[in-house]
Amino acid sequence: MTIYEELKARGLIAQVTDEEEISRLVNEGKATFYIGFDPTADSLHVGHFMALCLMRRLQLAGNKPIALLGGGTTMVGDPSGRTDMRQMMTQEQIQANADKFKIQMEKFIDFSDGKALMVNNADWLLQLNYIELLREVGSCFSVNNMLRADCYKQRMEKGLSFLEFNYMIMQSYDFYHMYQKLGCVMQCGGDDQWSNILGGTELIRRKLGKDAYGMTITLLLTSEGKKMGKTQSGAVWLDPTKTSPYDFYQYWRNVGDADVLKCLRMLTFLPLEQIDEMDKWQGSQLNTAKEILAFELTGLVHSREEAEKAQEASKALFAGGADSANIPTTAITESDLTDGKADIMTLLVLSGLCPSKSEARRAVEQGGVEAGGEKITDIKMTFDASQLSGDGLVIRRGKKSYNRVILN
RNA sequence: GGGGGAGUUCCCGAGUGGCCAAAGGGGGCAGACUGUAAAUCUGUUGUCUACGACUUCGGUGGUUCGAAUCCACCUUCCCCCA
Repeated sequence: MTIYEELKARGLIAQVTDEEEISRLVNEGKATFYIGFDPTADSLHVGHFMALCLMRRLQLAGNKPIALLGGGTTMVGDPSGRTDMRQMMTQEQIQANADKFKIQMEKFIDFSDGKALMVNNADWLLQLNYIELLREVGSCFSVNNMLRADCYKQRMEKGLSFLEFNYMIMQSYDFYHMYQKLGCVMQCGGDDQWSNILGGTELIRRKLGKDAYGMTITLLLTSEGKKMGKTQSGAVWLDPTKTSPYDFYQYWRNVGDADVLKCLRMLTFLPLEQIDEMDKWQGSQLNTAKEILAFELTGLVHSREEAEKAQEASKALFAGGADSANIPTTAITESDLTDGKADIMTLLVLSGLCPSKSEARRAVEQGGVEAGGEKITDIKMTFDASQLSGDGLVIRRGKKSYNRVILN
């Protein structure tokens, strides 16, 4: 199976500018392509992960990826898929985020021996001169067409600032720049980037009379049409200090039945034959597929050891029995105790299982809290030092949230 | 630059002087049912030293016994005209 066929079979390809040319290019393994990442937060998330996986897949097929850090484009802010304007970020913030992105990316892509490149568009965008730019590329953009682009159309109701309107031009300029300097012939990105990518291929055609290509990845949506990788408390981050490997594992362990196979195909590197085999599984058997999904992804993003730990902890908590050494743990000190004791509400808050005492109280009153295997019904329940030291106290909130509190 | 409208608790959105911690919906959380799934039903959803107290309705002042509700100024956004 060719790499292009595989990408298609995995459901990764959303749109392409020229299927024949692109499949030829990537199958030959000679293409240089890029994907841009705007450092708008201090960690990559699942959406970025998909893009990085695509880079890796194409790299394994011999192609050369360019990871573009959007140090310049973030100064403008991409309006795609947003209903309101992004908060303006300072250059220092952007730089700090870009540094973190860089570290995380190096885990996924092999940058040794020029097998891949990492560049930052701040290096060329920030020094552009307004009038020069307008004369150089401004005439290649039709405002009429831009307004028809989906990403801007959505904003016509809520309002779109001129700053954001220029985002497409910046991104197009990136492609144009890298086409000339780095021989980059193709741009990939999330499906929401389609119009921005077309802006670039169009610019290259008009300025240079050359063909460049574009390809977008299917956005990972749940069967209900919501973006995957989002939880009530925000994105699922790749940074272990923002989303612990255990929580990361649990996120994938809990995907809906309807989404498991899709996730396995799109996100893991397991052979397609193996995944097709799982496709035959039914009902509760799918739980095994979910375990595989969670294990694979945790392994890719964190490490094999972390994946094993997370799996171990999950089994201990949900199936009982197994080693419970890897349950997420919170260490507390004497100063957290009152008269040598700690009450259940305080422990729930300290462990992060509940954000406030009011919520902790509610959880207990509604019968959703267990400690040390015992259901807690009294909000005044207290635990003394002996119950909290040693192996600590495992507290459960609801069905799926666990934390072990240990007194040091 | 001129005119009009709006800013309410996580989101949407009621509320136009006391009965408002603020309707309704969504989402979240918890319970039942289950397979750590989905669907469904029930409860809950500002904070706390918790049958009570405290802080919220873009911001700052003011009127009033009393303001999310009235007034002034500021601010942000939207719409129409240029």
